[in-house]
Amino acid sequence: MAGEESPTWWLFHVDLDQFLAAVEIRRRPELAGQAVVVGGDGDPTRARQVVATATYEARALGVHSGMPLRAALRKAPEAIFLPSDRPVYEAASAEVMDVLRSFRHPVEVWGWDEAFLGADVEDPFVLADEIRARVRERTRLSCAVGIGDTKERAKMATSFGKPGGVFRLSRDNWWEVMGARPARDLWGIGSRTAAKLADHGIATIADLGHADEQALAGWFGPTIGPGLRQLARGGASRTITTEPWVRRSLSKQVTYPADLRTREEVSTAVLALVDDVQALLLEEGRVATHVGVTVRTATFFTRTKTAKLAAPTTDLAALRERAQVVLERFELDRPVRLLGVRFDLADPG
DNA sequence: TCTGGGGTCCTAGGACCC
DNA sequence: TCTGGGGTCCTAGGACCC
Repeated sequence: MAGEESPTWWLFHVDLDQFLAAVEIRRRPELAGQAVVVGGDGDPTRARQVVATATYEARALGVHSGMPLRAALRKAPEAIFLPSDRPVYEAASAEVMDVLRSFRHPVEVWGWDEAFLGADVEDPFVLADEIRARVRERTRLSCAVGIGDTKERAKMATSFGKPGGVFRLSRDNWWEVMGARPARDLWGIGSRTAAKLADHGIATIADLGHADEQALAGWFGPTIGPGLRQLARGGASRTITTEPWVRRSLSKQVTYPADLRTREEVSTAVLALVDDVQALLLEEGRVATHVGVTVRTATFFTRTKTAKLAAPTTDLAALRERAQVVLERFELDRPVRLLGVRFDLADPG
């Protein structure tokens, strides 16, 4: 891994354009240029399903991810609706990551459709163009590349490059490009934090970057508070971690097409989830330490309760028993729309 | 337009022990 | 009589991201 101290050490954030939809179009080229919406089982007339990814053509009609499929259908009645096909996206993701690794620079995978790459190069735009070209050539998928002198800047630069382009954010243009933008535009600041900042008179990235550190620590805690200020100044991460990601938990949650109304139904469904997640546990060769159960009522009230296992285990009976015990602690006085089961995992090895 | 699924990390407070 | 403080473990809940 080349020198993080070097002034020519650049961070690259690679982000696939409309990833799920692009993978679908790749196997059905006749969909190119059309409004395509991927999500759920692909039936936009069924409730309780949302858009995972929409093509730019669909976005132009007002469709965006997270939107109920039914709403998307209303916005874009002519759109092609496709079911989400996880194994295919996972395979496509692996293809892309292999292409990125072929540059022989360290690569840090960040989910299905994103990765960071670090390289000591004189002209980062040359490498960014090579990345885009090679990804396109070998996978027929398009990506944007953000360049930064920190990972945070690289990540935030990508949005200016989308779709398909390159943008650089560094200490030289950070304030000029970002200073007047809302704090919400920072990677890691969501609507809740933005609202809380606004309550304290902090609206823009420049405001946050110049805010009082002690005050931030008081409002957000000793780690998050100063971390927010650092983020507003462009972050400080310059290390690419090539170690494979180690998962900390395995979970499955299901929103049922119709609410579950009896404790028996709920209990049966939770046990089914335990069985599914335990199968994943065995596949992954890991051991569970805690069992968590999530219940979301029809009113969208959502709670999770967890319990530690007597000893780390993969034993189905023990996992089922813990889940049942946790479930007992819920009132269950309202119809249930979603159930989830999560296992926290022991460190591997 | 009634609102998916799979993750990670941080904080706070209670229990318990010394 | 009541008073103290520190440290660790555990769980709930919040927030964020893709």
